[in-house]
Amino acid sequence: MNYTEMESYLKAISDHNRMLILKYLSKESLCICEFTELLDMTQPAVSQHMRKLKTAELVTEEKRGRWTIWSLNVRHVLYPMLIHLLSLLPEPEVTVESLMAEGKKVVCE
Amino acid sequence: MNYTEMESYLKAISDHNRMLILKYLSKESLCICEFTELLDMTQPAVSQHMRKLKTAELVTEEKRGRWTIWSLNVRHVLYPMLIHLLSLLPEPEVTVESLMAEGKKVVCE
DNA sequence: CCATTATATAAGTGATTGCTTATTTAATCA
DNA sequence: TGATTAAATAAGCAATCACTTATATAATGG
Repeated sequence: MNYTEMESYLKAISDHNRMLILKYLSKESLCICEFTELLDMTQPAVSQHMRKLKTAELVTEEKRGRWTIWSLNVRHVLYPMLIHLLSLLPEPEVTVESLMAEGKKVVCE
Repeated sequence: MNYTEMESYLKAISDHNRMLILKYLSKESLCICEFTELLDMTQPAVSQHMRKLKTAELVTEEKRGRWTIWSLNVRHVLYPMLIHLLSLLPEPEVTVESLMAEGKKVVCE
């Protein structure tokens, strides 16, 4: 791994919202429409974050009909380190469960 | 460690030149004047990088007369992870030894 | 004291970042 | 087929970034 690769990997993680996205993905695979609710962000904003994470090979996507299911790339060399980093961060207050309890539509349908 | 702290820590590492600086510091403590030669950068540029690293508590400084000796902050929670990250990066071609062999003034005097 | 040396700070600049709104692409379903 | 829905892309914008040059601060040594 050279300096440029490491730099783009770390730059991809070095963002508050992307760290949150990765934290959520460390629990379960999710689609963009779920992140817009979880992070209270617009759809294009989430989409652009996912593209950055994908370019840095931190996540993988699986098209399923209209939806795109995103997962952590468990094959990445730095995946174990990423999991360790994420374990140091607190659990987000907003969860899929808490949103469903509020009656918000979180699950794709 | 919260998201903001993690973000500023990772942002501080996520730069080609600062990763090089940290790689050098993982071998030995150095002063700014040595980095200007090692990285072929201007003195203010190096100084500004060191300030960023210090703000993120990645390094410590020790004033010694005119010089400031910089070291890795071995007390940081993420120090072991940093060392692991740096171990994945190749050794820089330019070293204090190679510069001295060229007859360049690298050591403070 | 004054010149030199090491470092810090300030101000300016072009490139990049993370968002926004608007639009496009593509898949589903009535 | 046409309306709806999920996601991507484009263009624009304010904030931040990594540098630059110029200047200031501070310690050393003649």
